[in-house]
Amino acid sequence: MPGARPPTLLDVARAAGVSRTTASAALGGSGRLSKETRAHVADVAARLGYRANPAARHLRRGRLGAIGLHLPAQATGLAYYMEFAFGVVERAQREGLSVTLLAPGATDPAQVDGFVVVDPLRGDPLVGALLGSGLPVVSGEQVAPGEPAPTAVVQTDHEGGLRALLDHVAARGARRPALLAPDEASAWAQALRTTYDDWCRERAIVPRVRDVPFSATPDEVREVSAELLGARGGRTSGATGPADRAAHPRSVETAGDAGLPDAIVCAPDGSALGAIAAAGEAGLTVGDDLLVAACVDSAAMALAGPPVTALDLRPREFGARCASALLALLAGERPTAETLRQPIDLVARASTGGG
Amino acid sequence: MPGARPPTLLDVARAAGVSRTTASAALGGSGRLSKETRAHVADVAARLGYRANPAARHLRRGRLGAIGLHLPAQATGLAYYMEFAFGVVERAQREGLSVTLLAPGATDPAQVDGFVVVDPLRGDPLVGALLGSGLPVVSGEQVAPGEPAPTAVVQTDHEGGLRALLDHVAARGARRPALLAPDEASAWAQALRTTYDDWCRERAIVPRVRDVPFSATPDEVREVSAELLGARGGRTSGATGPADRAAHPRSVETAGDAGLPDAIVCAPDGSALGAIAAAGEAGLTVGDDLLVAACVDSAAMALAGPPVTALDLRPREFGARCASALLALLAGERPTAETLRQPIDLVARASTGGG
DNA sequence: ATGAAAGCGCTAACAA
DNA sequence: TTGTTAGCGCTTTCAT
Repeated sequence: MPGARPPTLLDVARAAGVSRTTASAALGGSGRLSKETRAHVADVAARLGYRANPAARHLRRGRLGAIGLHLPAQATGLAYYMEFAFGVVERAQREGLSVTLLAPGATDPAQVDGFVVVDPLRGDPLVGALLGSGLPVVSGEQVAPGEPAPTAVVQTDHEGGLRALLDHVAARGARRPALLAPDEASAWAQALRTTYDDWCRERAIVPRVRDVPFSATPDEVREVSAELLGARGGRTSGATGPADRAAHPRSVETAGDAGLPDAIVCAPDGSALGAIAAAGEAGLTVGDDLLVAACVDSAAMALAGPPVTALDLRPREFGARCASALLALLAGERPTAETLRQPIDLVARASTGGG
Repeated sequence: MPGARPPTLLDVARAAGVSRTTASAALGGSGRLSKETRAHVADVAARLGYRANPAARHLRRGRLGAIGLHLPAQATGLAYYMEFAFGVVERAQREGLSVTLLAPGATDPAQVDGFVVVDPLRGDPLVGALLGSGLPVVSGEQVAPGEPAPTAVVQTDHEGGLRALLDHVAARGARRPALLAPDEASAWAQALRTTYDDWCRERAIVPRVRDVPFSATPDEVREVSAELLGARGGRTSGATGPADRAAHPRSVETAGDAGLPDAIVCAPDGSALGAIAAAGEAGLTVGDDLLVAACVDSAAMALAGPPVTALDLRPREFGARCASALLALLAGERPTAETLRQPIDLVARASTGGG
């Protein structure tokens, strides 16, 4: 019946033959009611299609009804953070909370009950401000050691993920994998670099790391990759004419140039495409002559030619878990000292010689 | 001063020496106050850092404080819809409204004040349900002719965009551009097909259209593209060995095969990458032998090898305009019969021979 | 174990 | 032009 006023708590109470107080307690779960009453009220509420009015509830509870979400400045267009944000939104709206996207430069005291911060950069002033606001803050990924500690932290197991990826390319024949990673002070980039260095040391392999901006342009990634592959990385745009091909014939088995990598692991979201372009220009066949893998999966990785082996970081689930942690804090639970962990999936594709 | 209770309207009223009503009217803009009073109250409010409590406002106004957003089922992972959703969220939160993502199958009467629906598919039952809810509905892109009309429609000029794209590849030498488009009954796909047919007819060109799913897998797009290019589109994964190359030497100028396209325009988000992969397998150099262009720009297009010429549909702005239209409706403005239009930008990249 | 009553912050009738 | 008053729907003392 469109147009009919949605049922209020009073409607439910009357229909159930109890008072508003009892109805509220029965539905809200405060534990001093008879089982019968509780079940009866719940039944009536369900039959009437009762949904608590979030505005009234927030007003009464003294809550703003929103949580603030702080994404890295470069987040726009990065599928990872979009998925993360959707995860936060979906989880929050189940509790009747909305999500406020914090403007990058805003020093404005946002109207929120708490914050979720993801991939905080060392020294980000806004992160410091949030931490000092007195409101609960959940950080997705660790904040830098020196900074004030967030109320709770949720972490992805990037070490395990990268090790799986490196083991994978090693199993496919790569003996000199290189890493393209940001040098920015995010816990993610740091974990990647540390893990890579450890992995190399354990195998007595010389580390080959190159800096790539967190949010790199195609040309930047391509040039760095080209340099890594021993070419000049000239100014020619992506078009690869036949003349450029087969300039560096080599296979994983027979690669003679001792220093040149036979695999490139690309950290920044989407950057593997730049490495593929560089490989093409160098006359290398990706998946055969050169393996390419990405630390962040996305639609672009699946669609690339060839499709790129990547780590599925499950950003949506990650966002949902960050939101859950904040919700628990808001519900009065004690801040959890332990940090959650969730698995990372390796998606093998043609770029590392897989199916 | 963290911990201090945020100022209420009463605080502002007292500080300004007026009543709550006057303060409310001064800030809310109802037009029966002296300029001086209004300015004075606004000044005091600003000095105190007053922000209206959205929960109280919504409760009083009888609003739920949320707008429902319905995205196509395949939206997850498609950057276009993510950007669109962010546009809606950003615009809505400026008005203190939150955005509720409507679950794909939900028949549940969501707790919202109105709806935004984007790219409604012909016969989508949920769209019909929303339209019949009595709440205002803004549709991004037209709904199918037979269905009940939404309260307002916001359209992107896909005809103009596609014409610009076709003219662009024609200017770069393409004489037989093909179109890869979904056959689904979205207004977008229909506009694309109609425009393409018209454009071809005007030039006495034989249309070359192929169906591709709205949300295609890499292999699907690659196979359809390969078939279009005269190859078999076999099962070999994306890896392109040197042996496959230069099988079909040809340039835009000298292409002899009367029927084979010299350009492929790809409609579905990301699908151009599949076309590029197929071109590589066919030994064609994208940007030279074969031009490739996309109807939906994204980070993947910019990062591809070569970067792909694409239409920047400005999804974020589009979402914001849809939200604005709904906000206007909720504010009591009359439904606008005219449909908004916004320009589309053509981003020329190497895949069509550009810089 | 249940009910009565107050009040969260705001806006819209109705007075003055 | 401005102030008084009531009440949106809910949760929470406090009393029974």
